[in-house]
Amino acid sequence: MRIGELSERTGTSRRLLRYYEEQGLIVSERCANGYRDYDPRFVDRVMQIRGLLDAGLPTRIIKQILPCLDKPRSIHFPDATPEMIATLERERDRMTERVECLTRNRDAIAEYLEEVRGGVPPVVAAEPSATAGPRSAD
Amino acid sequence: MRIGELSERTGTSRRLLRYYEEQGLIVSERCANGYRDYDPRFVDRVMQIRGLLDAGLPTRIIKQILPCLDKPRSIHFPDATPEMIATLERERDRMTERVECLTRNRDAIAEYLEEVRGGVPPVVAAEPSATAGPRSAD
DNA sequence: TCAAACCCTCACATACATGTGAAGGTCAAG
DNA sequence: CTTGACCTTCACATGTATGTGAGGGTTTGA
Repeated sequence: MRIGELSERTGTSRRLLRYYEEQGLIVSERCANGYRDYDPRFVDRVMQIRGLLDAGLPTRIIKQILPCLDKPRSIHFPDATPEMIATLERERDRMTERVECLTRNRDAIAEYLEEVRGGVPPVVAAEPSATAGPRSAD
Repeated sequence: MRIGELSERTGTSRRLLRYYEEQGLIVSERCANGYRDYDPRFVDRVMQIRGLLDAGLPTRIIKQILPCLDKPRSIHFPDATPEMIATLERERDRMTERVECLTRNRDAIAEYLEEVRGGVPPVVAAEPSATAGPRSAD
């Protein structure tokens, strides 16, 4: 597929797709006329990249970890240098920290939301009318 | 405590602490001489902010969700506007997505690491020597 | 009293992910 | 053949989180 289709199917601007290619996160074949030509598996790839970017990883790191995540590995065992291993371990641990931080705060938000809606409004709103949320009118 | 101590105890530059204050994420008392004076509970607060920033949340969003996470809520139920509720729900869901993305990729990294070190090198490396590092030239 | 170690504000700089637009090539349909 | 919808590269702009440093006040200890 060409860049326009990949852009539509991933919700990513063409500009960004070219930027990801420039950063070495994706690659593209070229048609005879110079147009980029993408394998359909890049749809998933791009969405994975976007997710990791959104979760705070910089392209430099994403570029390093991506080849280790493919089913048929693009980086094989003999290619793994000790520094590479160390980087992966560090990033794995950082990702775990992020997960813990996000989970903690998300749960706190969820708890607040439960209190604020379904919960007992403590001092105001004495009317149990059919407003506010998941509880349908009873 | 003054800004230097808070900086040391959170691993955050003074510049950043002032920036977080400018963005409304933290507040400070002022001593008679104009120096910032922080309550010790800001150590945790700042580390929470750093974690969320590192996980991809912008200060604008962090500022909105922070007051809902305190034990004695700084935002109470009647203060919660419908837009505020909607924002919190949206961010809660985005955080869940981030957690899922991070978990997925972290587990894939962990799996790769297990394969590359303890695992059986599948097609190359017929020598079970005690190195486990990058195989020297064959 | 002087120096060192704090603190202040303000301003400019940088890295990164992203937007926008110009100048131009390709291709298909009218 | 022309128009419109694609594509190309290149370059400049922007927002956000950060670094760095200048110019200057305060406090403490030798």
